[in-house]
Amino acid sequence: MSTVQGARARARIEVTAAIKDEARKQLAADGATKLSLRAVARELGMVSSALYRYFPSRDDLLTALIVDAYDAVGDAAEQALAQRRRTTSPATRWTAVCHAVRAWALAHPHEYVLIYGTPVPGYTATEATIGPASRVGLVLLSIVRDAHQSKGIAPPPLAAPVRAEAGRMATDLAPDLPPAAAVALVAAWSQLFGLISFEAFGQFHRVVEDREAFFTHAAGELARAVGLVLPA
Amino acid sequence: MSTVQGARARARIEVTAAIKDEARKQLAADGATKLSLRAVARELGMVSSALYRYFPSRDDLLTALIVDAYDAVGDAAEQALAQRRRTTSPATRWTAVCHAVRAWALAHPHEYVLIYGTPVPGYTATEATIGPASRVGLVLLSIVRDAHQSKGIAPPPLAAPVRAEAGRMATDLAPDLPPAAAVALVAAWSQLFGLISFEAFGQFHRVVEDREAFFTHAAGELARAVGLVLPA
DNA sequence: TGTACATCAGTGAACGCGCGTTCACTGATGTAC
DNA sequence: TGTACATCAGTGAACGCGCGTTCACTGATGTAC
Repeated sequence: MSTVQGARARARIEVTAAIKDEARKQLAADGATKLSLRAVARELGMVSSALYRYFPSRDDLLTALIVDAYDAVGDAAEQALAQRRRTTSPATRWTAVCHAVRAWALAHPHEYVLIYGTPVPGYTATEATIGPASRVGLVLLSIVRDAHQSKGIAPPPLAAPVRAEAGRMATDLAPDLPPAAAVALVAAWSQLFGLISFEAFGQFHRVVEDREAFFTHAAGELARAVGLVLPA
Repeated sequence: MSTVQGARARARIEVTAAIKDEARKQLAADGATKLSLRAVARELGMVSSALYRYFPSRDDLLTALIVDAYDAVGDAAEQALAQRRRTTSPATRWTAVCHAVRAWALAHPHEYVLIYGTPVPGYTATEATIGPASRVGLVLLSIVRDAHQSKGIAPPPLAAPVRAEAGRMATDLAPDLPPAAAVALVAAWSQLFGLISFEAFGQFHRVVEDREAFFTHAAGELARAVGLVLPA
């Protein structure tokens, strides 16, 4: 085992990537439920049993695709923030991250479906997906946290019935934030994906046409909803 | 053909219902992509070819299930509103409808997935689904419209870049409403399903525990976002 | 540097399985006279 | 009311197909001495 890989190691990396790429193509055509090892192998000019050298089962291939997708959208969100860190207002950074997530989703609709659509029936998520799955949420959280520590935030106040749960959520997710911010953040996080999913799944057909403008507005309102826009 | 149906007509209605019921059970187990005519027939003690007396193909059965699901959630929303029409504030009615949609989704998770999850690959929606699909949105719209005509509404103002699209949306969807209300309504509509889908698809696992309280709060904030809560 | 052995990618056949749809048929229900 | 015919639900066999996974195998790449 050296730093310079032998032909075997290099080939393994390339073939693994080729299998995942072909599998991603097939997601586009038929969806995750119909992803077929035999079809992937066929397209790659291999015999189906050869794939078992790379993935011990169909579910393991699916898991790899899911982890890759979560990582890709997490990367997109993190890069969008990194490019704007500290040079703009929190609301601007928030909107930029929302746009980055949306852009990734629209550019990779079938991978988006894989992670934010219907859970694949019969497939049960493994622990490997938990970390990658939380990255977008953590990016949004970090924006709110930064804003809280610098200029402050103004989330809408909580009515009595939600205060207990809000306290619990804040303790678990972000002990440094006020409970109202934790609740607003989780709500905004899910609502962001509501906006993106409706666009990606076609529910905005004949309803919204200039989706860019609509989304920009909606993302800005989400920034208000989490308290990133301070009252004048 | 009389109003009192013969044995044949009654049997047809019953068997059609039995097929759909069994198909719904199988959705729960395996998801829409794996819904199998043969398995449905087997479970019903019929031979698979007999189903073709009732549905000309698998896709037609799927369409029937989709239409039924849209109608069921539409009914739930309409009933929730009818029970509270004119006796409560617009914001209360809004929250009641949101709760009704959520309750239906949690009670029928697999039918919910069928209509608000990933589109079924290879299946293309027919026109039969368009009407039923819009019912929940129309219920929400009617609440905003009523509020607008009585006490008035206060949607958040629009920034310049979204005004053109907002005007177009209002013209298409609700010419009697201000553009800001149309935009806010469509956003809230998609965000409502973001909240429900994250809960139904398990994304709130280990994040939100008292989901009832959380949802009540979030739905109330959506009512604010569409302008149903007037400034004091 | 050269040889002997171990590792591993990929082959090809086979296993047992399920699927949607078609078709000629049987027999019961409904209808017209 | 009774009979002759038409309608239609359901049968059973068959079509052609694709799937995941296992297994004994060949031959090339890598490693230890």
